[in-house]
Amino acid sequence: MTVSHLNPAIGVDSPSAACEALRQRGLRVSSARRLVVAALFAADGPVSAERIADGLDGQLPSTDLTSVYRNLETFEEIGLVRHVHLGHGPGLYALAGQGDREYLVCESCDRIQALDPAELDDAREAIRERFGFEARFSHFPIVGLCEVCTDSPRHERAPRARRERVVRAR
Amino acid sequence: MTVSHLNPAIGVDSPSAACEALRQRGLRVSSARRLVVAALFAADGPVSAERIADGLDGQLPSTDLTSVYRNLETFEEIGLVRHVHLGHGPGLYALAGQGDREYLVCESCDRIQALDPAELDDAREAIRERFGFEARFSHFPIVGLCEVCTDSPRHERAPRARRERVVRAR
DNA sequence: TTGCATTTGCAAGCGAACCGCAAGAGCAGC
DNA sequence: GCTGCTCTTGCGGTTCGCTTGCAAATGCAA
Repeated sequence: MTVSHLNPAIGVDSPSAACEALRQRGLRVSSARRLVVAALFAADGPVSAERIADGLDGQLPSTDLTSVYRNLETFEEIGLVRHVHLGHGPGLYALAGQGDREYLVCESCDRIQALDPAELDDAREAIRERFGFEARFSHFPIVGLCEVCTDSPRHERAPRARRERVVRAR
Repeated sequence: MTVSHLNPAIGVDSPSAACEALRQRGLRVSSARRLVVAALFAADGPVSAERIADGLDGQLPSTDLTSVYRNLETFEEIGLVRHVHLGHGPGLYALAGQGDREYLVCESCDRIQALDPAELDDAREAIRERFGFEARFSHFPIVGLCEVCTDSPRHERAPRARRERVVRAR
């Protein structure tokens, strides 16, 4: 939260590679940290600190929430993790690197669409050209109305999706 | 917050017109409501509920924060008010209508640029074309790096702006 | 002026995130 | 393998933004 979100990502492809990255930076590999790493790899999309602390609802041993926040912040500082705010609700965390995503969030049905950043380059370019502003939709998403909700009359929009349910790019 | 943000705006150009709009909808014009309306008109941009409750730091009589939230929600439901989340920090409220704005927020220096929605139509169009998604940057802004911060080396970006300081479109 | 539903204002609660600090545990050096 | 230093943990408590519950106050129609 206090992190700049702008440090270069270090992409790792396994929990042990992540731990190695920590050691290389003089950070210790504690069991709490191992659990956060494990949860990030086990999750199939961005997850909240709370869910990590719960061991992804019991799949993994649970940890102290404060430590999870502290470790996520540390990880984000070194570029191992990114966090994103998808609408209201808690911030969600994911491993940084290769699979970085940007997001569209429907403010009517709460559906989240994860995109390859390249898919938004047209929009980004339009903004850069006009304002010299470099838009990044990875930390705060694009909010609006999805296709379904745009087409539907107000009172019968798509049903609200469960929080944290990220719909993969089409 | 629980409001859909999608109801049609009713544009009013004076506090008394706002009160009239309330009465027309069967709502009562209490002194607490009058104060919220007065604060919204007195403010020169989006303001937090807290600052409204404080009477814009003492310029106006202060009110109970809970009532302010409740009234802002009511006002938003009837389309008199809009609220926007500019980065972290509290939601900010402004009168709906004619002067609606969309926002660019620099995540490095926190500077906020308020834009006429038409200026973002190119970007919006690019997104609509590709995803059928109707982007709205009035409730959640576009976040990224402003011109100054894009150009500067990381360690000497523009100084962070004070919260709630909205820079008018160029 | 009365009656009553709407609003208010206070206290308490809640979710998300953070701080301080004593106790615990990595890891480098022996 | 042990020692000792330092980093980390885990707990309690706190803050921030916002909401809920409820009794008392107050617009406003009649």
